[in-house]
Amino acid sequence: MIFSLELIKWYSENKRSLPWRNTRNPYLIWVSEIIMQQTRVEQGLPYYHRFISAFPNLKTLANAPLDEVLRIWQGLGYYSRARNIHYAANQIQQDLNGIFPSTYLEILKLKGVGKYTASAIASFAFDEYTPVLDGNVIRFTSRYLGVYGEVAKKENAKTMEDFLLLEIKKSKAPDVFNQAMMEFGALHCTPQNPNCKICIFKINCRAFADNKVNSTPLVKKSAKKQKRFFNYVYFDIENKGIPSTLISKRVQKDIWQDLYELPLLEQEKIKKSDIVDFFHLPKSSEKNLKKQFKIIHQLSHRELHVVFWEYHTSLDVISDTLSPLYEVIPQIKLSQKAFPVPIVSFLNRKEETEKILSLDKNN
DNA sequence: AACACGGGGTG
DNA sequence: CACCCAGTGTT
Repeated sequence: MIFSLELIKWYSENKRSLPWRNTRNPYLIWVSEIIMQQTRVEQGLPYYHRFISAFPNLKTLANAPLDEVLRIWQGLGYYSRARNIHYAANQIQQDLNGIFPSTYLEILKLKGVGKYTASAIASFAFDEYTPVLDGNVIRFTSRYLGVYGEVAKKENAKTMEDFLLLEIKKSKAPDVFNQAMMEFGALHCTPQNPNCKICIFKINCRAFADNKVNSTPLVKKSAKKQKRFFNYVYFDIENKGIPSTLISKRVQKDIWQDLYELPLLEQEKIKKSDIVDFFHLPKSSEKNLKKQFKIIHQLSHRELHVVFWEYHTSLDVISDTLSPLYEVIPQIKLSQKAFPVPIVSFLNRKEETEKILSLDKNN
């Protein structure tokens, strides 16, 4: 039995239809690969369409402001991907005359492109024999070969890479081979309870023979989630008849870098007076500050306790003591900025509430 | 080598 | 709740 022949036969009969599989355009393939990093296909697919609709080619992406790219990326997470792809588009425009690099080593130099993505683009767009080693392929290959040690270790990665390089060469079709490896891992050799009984590779699968499928690949347990405590204040500001509010940009090297947010006080135990003091609000205006609600927002590595407050005022009252960090913006223009998911949820919820209130008033 | 970085689906 | 997804960059 020839491994790659069996694999590609399975692939031709079971593959999903995905938009980036029917193109050789390196830009489109690149966009799809960046969006799909650590992201399930169902989650990333709508973002792929949004992205190429907004930025159909390298030039439109390179010329767009970063804020617009982040707007498209809003809600997808790992926002460094958006910053890096925007940066790399300008790399290509300026350093490479707008010509997309065509070899693995050149593609690897792009910001946000690591070994996996460089291999993927090189094979899909340029037929280079560069095997991909993503989560799906690692799972399938480590089981098939019986790689039971820590997958991140150089030695174990090399065992898998050597095997894959041999097989991709035999396949004579590096693009199809890579797609098929990932698809098999995603659809058949699944993380939990793969259906080994009907697997076309079970005869030669070491983990199956050793009854170690469910414990392979070895994963080290993640560190305990740290908690953070965010207090966001929605300023409801009367400003010459234009309902306005305050936002600021997260410039620190931290979660949600370069996204916008409401004025923030990061502190666990909190009283109204803490907020009034922190934002230099008139002491007498504590009655204008209302706690709205609290949500717990789960990230992979953090547990965010987010409390939303609302403070009613007019611009004259606060303008003198206001930090220049904050930007005054009409409330109706908030949708033009990219916000983290919890803030989007708050703004949507607020909008819904006001819709209902105005309906009540009219009836 | 370990950690930071998002958000959401699955069993 | 644990696990993990078409991973990469930084420390």
